Amino acid sequence: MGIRERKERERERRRQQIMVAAKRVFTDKGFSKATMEDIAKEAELSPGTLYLYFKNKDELYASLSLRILQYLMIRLEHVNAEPFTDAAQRLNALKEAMYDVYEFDPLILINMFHMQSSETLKNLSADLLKQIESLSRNSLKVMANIFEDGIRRNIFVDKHPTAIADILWSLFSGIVLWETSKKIINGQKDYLKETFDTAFEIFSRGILRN
Amino acid sequence: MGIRERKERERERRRQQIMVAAKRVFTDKGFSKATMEDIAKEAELSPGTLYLYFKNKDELYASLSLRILQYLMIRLEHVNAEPFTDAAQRLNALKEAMYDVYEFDPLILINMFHMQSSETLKNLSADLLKQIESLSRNSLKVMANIFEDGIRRNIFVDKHPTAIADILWSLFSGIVLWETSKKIINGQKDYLKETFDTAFEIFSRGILRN
Amino acid sequence: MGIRERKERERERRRQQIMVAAKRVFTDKGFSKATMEDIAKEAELSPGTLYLYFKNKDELYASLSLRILQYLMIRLEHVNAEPFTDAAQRLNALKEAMYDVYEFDPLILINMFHMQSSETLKNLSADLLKQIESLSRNSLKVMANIFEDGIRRNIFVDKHPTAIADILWSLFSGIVLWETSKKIINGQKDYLKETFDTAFEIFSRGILRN
Amino acid sequence: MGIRERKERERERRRQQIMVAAKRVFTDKGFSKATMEDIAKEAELSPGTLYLYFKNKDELYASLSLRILQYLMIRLEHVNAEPFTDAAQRLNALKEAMYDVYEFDPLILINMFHMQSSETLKNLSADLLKQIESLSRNSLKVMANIFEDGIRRNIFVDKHPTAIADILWSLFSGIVLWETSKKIINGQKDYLKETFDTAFEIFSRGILRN
DNA sequence: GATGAATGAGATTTCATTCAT
DNA sequence: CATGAATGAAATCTCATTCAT
Repeated sequence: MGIRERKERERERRRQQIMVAAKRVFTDKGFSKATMEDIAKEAELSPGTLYLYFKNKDELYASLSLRILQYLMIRLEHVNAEPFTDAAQRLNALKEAMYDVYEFDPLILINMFHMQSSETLKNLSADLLKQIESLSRNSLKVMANIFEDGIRRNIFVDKHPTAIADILWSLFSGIVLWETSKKIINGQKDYLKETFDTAFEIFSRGILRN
Repeated sequence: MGIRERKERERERRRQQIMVAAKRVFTDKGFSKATMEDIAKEAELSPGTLYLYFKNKDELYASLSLRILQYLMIRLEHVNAEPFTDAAQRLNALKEAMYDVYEFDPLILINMFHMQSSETLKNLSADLLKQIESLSRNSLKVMANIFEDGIRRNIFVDKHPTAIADILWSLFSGIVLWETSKKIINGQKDYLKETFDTAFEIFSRGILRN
Repeated sequence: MGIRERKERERERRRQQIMVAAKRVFTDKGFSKATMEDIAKEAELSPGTLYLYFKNKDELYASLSLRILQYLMIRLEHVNAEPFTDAAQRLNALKEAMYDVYEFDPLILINMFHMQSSETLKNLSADLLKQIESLSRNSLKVMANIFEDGIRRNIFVDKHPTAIADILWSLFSGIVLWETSKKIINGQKDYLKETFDTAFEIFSRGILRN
Repeated sequence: MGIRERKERERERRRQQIMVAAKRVFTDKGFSKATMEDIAKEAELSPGTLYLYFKNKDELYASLSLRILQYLMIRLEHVNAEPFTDAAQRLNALKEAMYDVYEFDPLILINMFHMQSSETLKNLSADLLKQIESLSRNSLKVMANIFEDGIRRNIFVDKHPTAIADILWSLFSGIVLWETSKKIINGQKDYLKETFDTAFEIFSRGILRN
């Protein structure tokens, strides 16, 4: 391993350290109430240091989205790579994958919707934006593949696989948001796991033939 | 109409005027990039005036959530009030209701998730918070009633009606957020209507017996 | 009584009503924290109305000083008018007069020191400023007369009567300020009356011959 | 000197720099007319910097009170530490001490009375408030000690030493306020030194036996 | 005269970002 | 590289004052 490479690795480690801290703070306070100083403190670094690794606050925020997408991608590819057994099992694998994504970063979905404003997007570097866009497109494509496969085998109802993938992803993120929201506002117990299971049962019945 | 009543009505009109402007600006720029001055300009009022009607920026933002919940509540009660014909028709009525809610205020669902931070919550008046909480609880209850009815008549699969209501609402808001997100990030065409229809078909197959 | 005169009397009544309210609010919150709306509410009038009677906030404030000076003046003249009996009695009458002034408007003395800034003074109308100045000068002159009389009769020590008047007034206002201050900051019991009595004893010993 | 210690010292220096500027501006314009920007400009710092050292405007203002109390405390302890010679000399030392306090910070006594409003008090940090309270209590205690000593030696009249201390401090601050007030309002010459000397003569006669 | 909603200038305060060390 | 004090622009918010009714 060359010295350059080691440096690069060290740098990446630092980026991760900051992102972990940022995730915690953003999760706790939301984008607008979280300050760069909060994040720096959480990361046990100085505010100035954050700027050596991220162009600005918006970009740090957006990087979290990239991170979860990368994780999602990996999990989906695993599901896809497993030898096909039966449809129900496959859907179950998908459910597990998505639940893992949730556990990896529960509030990240909110993060991803924060970016819905041109005001925010124009603060991002073209490079980061392209990465997010392509990864997001690909994740859905991999998910769609799974459904396409099922449709071809005549196990799933004949709907456009991309649409099904979108629906599943929407269902998933909708549940995360809504259940989290209820928990915070009403202070009620966390029913996310149960809701998610029921949702998947309904979804499965909805797309499986017969 | 007494003078007091007219005053009250005038005041409510002003509040609405501000909320309409706020919706536009928040939709366009997101919470943290939108400024009170932006909103004042959009409403053709002075910044100070906004504070005569809303305690602070967070409260103005949160009031938008209350507004859409009120609209949702009205539409759901209509569905509930219609004489029961058949299950498919009922689900369809529900779909229409939710789509109307979407059209009433497409991006404002994000609002409801903005509040997911104690930092934000503590800026809200107890009164507003209570209203949102109770309305949100009731809306879901009305929706759950519809499913409970269907389950009792043995038309729907036997799942906990509250859970079904949560899932439908999650599905709905997830789709709105995700499709809007794709549109903004990729600049792609708006497929929301189509996705929504497909999602409802799957959901219906998923909960109808047989 | 002509109609003009009645109007004038009515107007004066209104002014007094506002000043009473202003006194309460300023006493409670201090100048900078008290708002014109606070005062209006206390006076059960609208903010706009205050401006029909006082040019601006500074002038309303300053008018309170004028009011207490007028009261002081009246009380001092009474003391002066009483036929001279003996020195101790006279000093006692003076003490009573000052204590009455304190009871009439305890925190007014703080008010009077608020005006110590050219920034404030330039907001006052020339007329009001002149009135305050002349009344303040005259009050002290009347007080000085009492001492001059005592010195001439060889009862009091031979100091400049104006200086003695200044010292007495300073002692008085200093006690009011300090005792009030202690009461508010430490939350301790009000010892003002006792302190005032002791102070007067010392002062009397200090200026009486023998 | 450790690096930490140097940092701390540097920080203290900055605080002093800001307080010196604040004193000038508050003295010139009074609390409500003085702006944080005025003070920043006077200190040759940016407005934001002030907030790194003081929580808010009220706290900056109140800190000035703490500062003069600290100075008063030091001077009083010196007087107390001097070997007792004779009563008149001791009272003279006290007079010198108080005059020094006045010269250290002539107008800032007004500060101490500005705090007379719960509205202001609630903006102060508990810590600062406690410091002011305790220092203020202690200063008076030290002063009272001096009088207690004199009473025990049968040199001073037999009054409660705490009350005497309160009276002296009231006399002192009353004179400062009143003479300054006259100077500003009437534009007349500064007689403070003379008035102060006379006041002390009277006060001394008032408390010395014989 | 009285009102009180609206104003808008200006105040306080925050905080992303920079840069000298 | 890392720091963190300082910046200063810009945000939120206040409130004395006005003016149409």
